[in-house]
Amino acid sequence: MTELLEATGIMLPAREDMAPGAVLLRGRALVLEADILSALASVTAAAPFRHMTTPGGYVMSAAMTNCGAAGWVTDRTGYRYAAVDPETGQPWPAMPESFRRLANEAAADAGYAGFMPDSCLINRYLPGARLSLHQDKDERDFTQPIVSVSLGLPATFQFGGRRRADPVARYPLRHGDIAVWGGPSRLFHHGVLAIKEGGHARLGRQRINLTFRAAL
DNA sequence: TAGTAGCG
DNA sequence: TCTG
Repeated sequence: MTELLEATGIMLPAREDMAPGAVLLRGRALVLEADILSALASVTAAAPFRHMTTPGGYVMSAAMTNCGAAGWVTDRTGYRYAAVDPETGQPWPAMPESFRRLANEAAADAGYAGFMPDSCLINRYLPGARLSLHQDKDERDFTQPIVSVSLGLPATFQFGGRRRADPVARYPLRHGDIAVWGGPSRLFHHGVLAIKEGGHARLGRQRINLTFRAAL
């Protein structure tokens, strides 16, 4: 089944399977776009983007912040979820209702009813920024899926397998697309290739990704 | 290995 | 693009 996406004029499947339990929902975030973008501005004003350092000592090219009860952070000590923003010592901003709703409904569309995220990691990619192949494995309950919302500049998503050496497929991600993975693919490796130079009508020269998780 | 560098 |  395909449908015409008006913004691009390109014929794309509305729904694309990446792996068992993993699906791409094309344009799924556009229904709540205005609410999401205004909530995003509020969150990032309260908890500004910052470049975190990995345990290996490298500064990540994507800038990050969080909202919700728990925020994903990394420093030389390791990866973890933290209740407070290490930059301010204050709790992360509350997860906006529009965020929670979008994640819950997208998860349900993908076959994961009842998803209740307590964490939203917000990544900002300027052209050149990337995220190398990794697993999301810092959460407590791997029965809960991951919901990843793409906004702004397009990106190439890499989706591999349980082992890092497993073959990796590539999927173009555009503004409004939502990737959901869980079940058999919950711990599959994934990443984002370097963002190409460009500009987006509403978000400008950046890609924003919202990653929703049940972390606690 | 949520990273970069370097080779062919 | 691949290896590591």
